[in-house]
Amino acid sequence: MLEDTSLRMTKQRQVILEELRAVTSHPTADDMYDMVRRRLPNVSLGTVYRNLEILAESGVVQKIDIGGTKKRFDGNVDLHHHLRCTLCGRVDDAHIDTGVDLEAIAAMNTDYTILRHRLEFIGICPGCRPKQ
Amino acid sequence: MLEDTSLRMTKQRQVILEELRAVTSHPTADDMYDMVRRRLPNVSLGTVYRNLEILAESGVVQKIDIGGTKKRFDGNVDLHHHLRCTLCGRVDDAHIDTGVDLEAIAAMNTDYTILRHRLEFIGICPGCRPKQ
DNA sequence: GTCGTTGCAAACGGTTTGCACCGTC
DNA sequence: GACGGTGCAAACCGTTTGCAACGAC
Repeated sequence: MLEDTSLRMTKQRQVILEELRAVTSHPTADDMYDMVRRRLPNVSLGTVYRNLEILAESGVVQKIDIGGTKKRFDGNVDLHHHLRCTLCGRVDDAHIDTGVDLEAIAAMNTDYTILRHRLEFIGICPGCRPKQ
Repeated sequence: MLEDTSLRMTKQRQVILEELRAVTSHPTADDMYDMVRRRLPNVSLGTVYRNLEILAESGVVQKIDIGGTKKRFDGNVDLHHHLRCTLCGRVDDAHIDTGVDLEAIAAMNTDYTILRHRLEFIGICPGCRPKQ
């Protein structure tokens, strides 16, 4: 819950972190800009980008580089997979256990040194299903 | 091996398709531009983008929207997973069988209608391993 | 007081698009 | 001959960066 000691904690950085941790959605930098601006009307978009990058680098939050044009951020750093709705673009957490060690399988069947993996499901969210 | 009938086959479109099918790498639009320009020096980047988009939409090639800033294209439309090297950015096919039906697991444990999934491994390719 | 951080605006990189001409069907 | 495709260049959009002022430590 506490941050790394080396991070200087400015008002902007703190609000960005609080806002990101307050939601379970996976906001884009632009979403975050809107959220933060409600509390700090003069914050700049550059500051939001810079801080999200710094927080992600120090492991306090997660940058999820899922399909689509925009990067998204996640206050939950536990590793977990994601669900993306093709219709509305919404991204949810997928709390699933595949029961297999995918990285071990990949390590055995390829000549790469496997560092990590990303598993993403594309589908239709419950909110969009009625529409289609 | 043959294309959909509805596609008008211009020289540019044909060369783009041939060049993409001739490689097993996963070129970006810019890579494709270079490859095509060797045979059609006056081709424009816009044409390459337009045709890759059209070919992907009609299912003749695959647009792989893997992590990173640039989109990549794949002449192999069979579904398969990918390996990305963090050091050089190279993308290879991962010919692996996970042995489990990931989409079925996701369907059972989430409230999304699952359409497809994407599995990507991040690691270090054999070419880069000696360097690090 | 130092030095990392901010707001601003301009730059950037990848991709898309408007337009007039061209070539396939 | 019609109409989709092309080359060109400008526009676009998400993101990054240079800079001078600012504020946390």
